[in-house]
Amino acid sequence: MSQDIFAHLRGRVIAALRELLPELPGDAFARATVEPPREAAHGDMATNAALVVGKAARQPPQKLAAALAERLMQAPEVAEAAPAGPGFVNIRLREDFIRAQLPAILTAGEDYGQGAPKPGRVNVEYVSANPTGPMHVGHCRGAVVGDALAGLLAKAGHDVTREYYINDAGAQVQALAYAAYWRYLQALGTTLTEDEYAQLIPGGLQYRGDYLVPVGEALARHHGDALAEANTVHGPGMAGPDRWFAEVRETTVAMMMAMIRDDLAALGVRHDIFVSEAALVAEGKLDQAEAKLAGQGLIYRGVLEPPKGKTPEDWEPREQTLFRATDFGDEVDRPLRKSDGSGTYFANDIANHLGKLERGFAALVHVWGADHGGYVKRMQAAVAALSGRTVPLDVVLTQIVHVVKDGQPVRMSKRAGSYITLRDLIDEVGRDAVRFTMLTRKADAQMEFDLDLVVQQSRDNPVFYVQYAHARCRSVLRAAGEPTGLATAPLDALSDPAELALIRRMAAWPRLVEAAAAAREPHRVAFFLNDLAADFHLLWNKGREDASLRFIQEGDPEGTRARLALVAATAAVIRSGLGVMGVAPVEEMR
RNA sequence: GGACCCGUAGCUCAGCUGGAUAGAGCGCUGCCCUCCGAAGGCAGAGGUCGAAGGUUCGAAUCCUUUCGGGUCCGCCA
Repeated sequence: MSQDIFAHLRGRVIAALRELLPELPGDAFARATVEPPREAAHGDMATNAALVVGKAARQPPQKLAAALAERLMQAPEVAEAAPAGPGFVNIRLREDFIRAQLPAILTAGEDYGQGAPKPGRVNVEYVSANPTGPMHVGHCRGAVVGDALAGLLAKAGHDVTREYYINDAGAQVQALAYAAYWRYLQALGTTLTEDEYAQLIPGGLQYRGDYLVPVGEALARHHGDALAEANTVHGPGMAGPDRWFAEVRETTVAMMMAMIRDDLAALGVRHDIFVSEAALVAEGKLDQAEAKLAGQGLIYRGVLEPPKGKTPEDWEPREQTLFRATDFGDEVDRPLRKSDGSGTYFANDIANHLGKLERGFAALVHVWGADHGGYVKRMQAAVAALSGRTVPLDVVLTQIVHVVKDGQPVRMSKRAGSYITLRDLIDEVGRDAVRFTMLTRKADAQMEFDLDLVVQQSRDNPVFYVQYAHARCRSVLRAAGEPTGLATAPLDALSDPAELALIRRMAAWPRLVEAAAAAREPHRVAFFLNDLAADFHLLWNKGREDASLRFIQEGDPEGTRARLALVAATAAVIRSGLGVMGVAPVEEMR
C-alpha cells in the first residue's frame, strides 16, 4: 500500500462510491478528498466525497454520505465512519491500523515519505548571484529555500537537477573587473588614491570590498607589471583596457566563483550544474532563441509607450527589438537588444531557458529575490513561447531578510563592501541554525533573522526544539542499548492518546511531502517538524508525571520494545524531514 | 498611473490550493514543579481573518471594488 494513509483511505472511499454509483463516469470522483479534519473530535479523517458527487449522482449528499459511511465501516482500517454536517463522512481509524504505521516507518527509515518516481525531469535554479563578491544574507535565503525545495521535490519523487546561472556577462561584471584592476595596481604599489582611480573609470569604483585584494595580488603574481602603464607621478598606473581587461575579467570572475562555491559549500548547498551567461552568448544561444521566436512571428521592431504616471526624466521614444510578451499574458512587450546590439538581461535569460528546454526538462522552477517580482510574467511568457506552452515555469520569490542583533538591525550594502556575509552568519550561529531558520517563514514573507534567538536553547527557537526532540530520542535509544529489530516488535502496549497522536503525526508526513512539493513550499517541512517535536516533547513530559508512560519500563521488555519502536520511528521521521531541509540531526545537545 | 506580494489574537507567524466551532509560539492571568527524562509543566482569557459586495451546499482561501504596507515598472542584473 501507499505510505500515505490518506491516499490509501481515499482509495477505499472511491472504491465504495463506485459500488454505490456504478453508473457514474470514472472522473466524477476526481474532486473527492480525504484529509484530516480541523476538529480532532471529528475523527482521524474526513471526506467530502458525498458532497462532491452528490449533484452528478442526483442524490442528496447527506443520504449518499450515510450510504458511504456504511460501506466504509466494513474496511479493515476503519473503526467508525459516520455521516456529518452537510454530507461529510468522518472516519475514525482502528488503533491497530495506526500502530501498524510504525513498522512501515521503521522499515523505510529516513526514506519514509519518499514518493514514487514521477515522470519528467524538473530543473530548479537558485542562488544565481552575480559573481561580484562573497554571498550575503539575502543570497543565503534564496540558496536555502532553493536547496530545500530541490530536496523536497526529490523527496516527492521528482528527478531534480539543481542549477546555478552565472550572471557573468553584464555591466556589473565590467565594473567588477575595473575594481579588481584597482587592487592590482595597489599590489604593484601605485600611489594613486582610491578616489583618483574612481575618477578615471566608467561608472566609478563600485566594488570597494577588500575581498578583491587577493585577486589583485594574484594578478600581480602572474603578470608582474605587464598589465599596467608606468607613470612618473604615482608609479604603476592604468593602461588602456584593451591591454588588460579580458584577462582581468576572466581571472576575477573565476576567483569570485571559487569564493562563492566555497560559501555554498560552507552552507551545505550544492548544484549539479553551473551555466555561464557569457558562455551561452558566446555559443550563439541568444541568436538561436531570437531566431526561434522570430520564426513564430513574435519579434518585431517597435516603440514602447512611456510608463504611465511617473515618467523618467530622460525618457524619449526609441525603436527597439521587442518580444511579443503580451501574447502570453504580460502587460507590455519586452526589449531584447541594447543599442549596442548585445542582449538585454532578459534576452540572455531567454537563451538560458532555451538551453534548459533543449536539455529536456518537463518543468522549470526558479527561486528569485522579491525585487525580481516584476520579471516573472515576461519570463513565463518567454518559456511558454519557446516550449509551445508545454513546460511550466514556477517562480518562488523570497522576501528580504533583516538581520537583528541585540534588538538592533544590522544593515548591509554589497557594493560598499561592508555587509553581513554568509560566512559571518554561519560563523555566528552555525550552518544548521541558518538553514533551519531561513525555512521558518513562508518564502514570500519578510523575515527577521534574530541572531540571539537562533542560538537560544528554549521553546521559542524551533531549531533547538526540533533538534532537542531528536537528541532525546537518541538518548533513550542509547540508554536502551541501541536495540535492533524494532520493526517486528509487538505494539499493543501503545495505547495512550499522546502515543497515538505521535504516530498519527508521523503518518501525515508522506502526505505533507506531496502537498508541500506541489505547492513549492519547503517551509511547511519546518512547521511539520516543529509540530512533530511538540507531540514528542508532550509525551516525554507526560512520562515525567506518569512513570507508566516512560519509554524504558523495568520488568516489561515487551512494552519497552513497543515504546522504543515509537521513539526510533520518531527519530527516523525527524531525520527524514531534516534531510529535506539539509540540516544535520544531532545526537545530543551541546 | 500600472503590475506583483502581503494585511489572520497585544506581538511573531501557520492555516494542508474551497470544508464543519480559524490554530501555534511568545506575551498576559492562574495553578504546579525546581525533578539531570535538565535547558520547565498544566489550564485560561484573548478574533466581525483590513473593509464592502459577489460566486455556492460551504469562503481566511476564488472574483470585483476599496483602504493600508512592501517590491518593481524602456538598452540594471
